[in-house]
Amino acid sequence: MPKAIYEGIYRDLKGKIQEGTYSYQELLPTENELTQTYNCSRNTLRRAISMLADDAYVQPMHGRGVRVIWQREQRVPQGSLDGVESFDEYAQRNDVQPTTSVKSFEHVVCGARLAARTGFPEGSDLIRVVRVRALDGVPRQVDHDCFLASAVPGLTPEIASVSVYQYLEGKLNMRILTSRRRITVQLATDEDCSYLKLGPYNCVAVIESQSFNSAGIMFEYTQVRHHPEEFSYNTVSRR
Amino acid sequence: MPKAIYEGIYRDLKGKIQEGTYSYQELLPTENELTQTYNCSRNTLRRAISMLADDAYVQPMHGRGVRVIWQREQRVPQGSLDGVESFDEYAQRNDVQPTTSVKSFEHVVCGARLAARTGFPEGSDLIRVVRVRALDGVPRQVDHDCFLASAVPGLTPEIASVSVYQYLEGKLNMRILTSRRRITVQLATDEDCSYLKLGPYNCVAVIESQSFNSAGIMFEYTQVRHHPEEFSYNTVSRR
DNA sequence: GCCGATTTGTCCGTATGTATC
DNA sequence: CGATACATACGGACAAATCGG
Repeated sequence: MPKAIYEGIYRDLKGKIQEGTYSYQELLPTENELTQTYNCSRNTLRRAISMLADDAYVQPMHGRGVRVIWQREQRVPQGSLDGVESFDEYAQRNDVQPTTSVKSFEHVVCGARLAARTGFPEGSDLIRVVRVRALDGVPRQVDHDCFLASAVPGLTPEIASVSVYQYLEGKLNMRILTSRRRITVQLATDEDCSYLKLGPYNCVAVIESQSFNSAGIMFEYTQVRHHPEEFSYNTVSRR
Repeated sequence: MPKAIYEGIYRDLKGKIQEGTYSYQELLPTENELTQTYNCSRNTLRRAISMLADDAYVQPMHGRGVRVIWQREQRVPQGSLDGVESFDEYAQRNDVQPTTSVKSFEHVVCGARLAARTGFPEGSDLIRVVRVRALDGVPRQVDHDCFLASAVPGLTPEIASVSVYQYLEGKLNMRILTSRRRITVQLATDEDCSYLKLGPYNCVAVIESQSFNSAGIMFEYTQVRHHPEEFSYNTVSRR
């Protein structure tokens, strides 16, 4: 049971769109009708609709109605990252076996160069981790992580080899709420080549990301270098 | 003057964060205080705050306040796409000269393969355009566009060589409201190599995108193949 | 082209819940 | 425990876009 009413309505409508109760290019029932079926206020309903619009499931049209724009075939394909899904969640969703190999794990003090690149304040105490992550035994990505040491007490190489996020959420009760990302394409380094079997590719897809916890503290900077094959980043933009 | 009150507040707060009136890691004034300074309702103010949170400018903390997480140095760098910014808008923002060369322009009927790839219904009448776009004379990207012919009446190669979006917005009064995107990395084709001076790179960054107009009609599918150099896609994810 | 009905967009005031301090 | 501050929800009012007669 969802905590909030708007979230329950959001999920219900989303499910109904996915299963075809409301299909591509159709109009949803009007707000007045939906407030009656869900027995809620118009504001609450509109919040749910707005979330569906953010997901590119529907598009509200002033004075006309709300059109469904979600297409079944267009569903997020197998090889895709999106939102804040973790490597393990992704593996589980696609029913493949994730493995992680920790290549290095060290405490460092943030210098000027690292500060400029990561956004951490100079002089911060950081934990730097390099990991190679594979799916069904095939190396897919090289992770370069920097954690704010004070924010991840008790982090060990053993934990890093399983799932840092499970540790953060489970033990430390910390959640990623906001994450800024930059996606670029870079020439593969010798390190990339040694860890990933790049085949014909001489480039990797790079996602840099700064993550903020619920206290608004940036506790993680990550640079993930992906094998180009199967790499796909899906997103929605609206204005 | 912005149309809506919430938008004015949003812009004002955004500006104050950018100019340092409220700086990184500080708390904004409380909602009660801000409703007084802006003389608006709490709902309206919260809407503006929520938009700032979507931009990763602030992070609201339940019971504690709203923390600024925007960093000056972290501002969207020169070579970056984001949101629905067009090539020309991007060129103007970075003060470089955009040029476009139309390589092909043809009417086609959407076949099964194209339908599966683009999301257009099979049998649709489409206009297919290939363009090479350069900044200050340096070819940066190859655009493969498919427009729904019925949605872009009067589109000509001459218009395509300037700006399709100016035509759509100015003449046809059509706006992109929602756009679904997929970012991948692909081996450069012979065509890519002939148009772009890829240098050491043997890959391109590819952004595929489906665009919906204000009527909820998908009127455009685009595949833009970017030179990896200077390519950067910035985004925010929240949960 | 006008007008009224419908439908979404904006805004307000208020009440209550919940997390933090 | 009380005070503070953000989160959720309701109901009502009016504006703006659309559509049919």
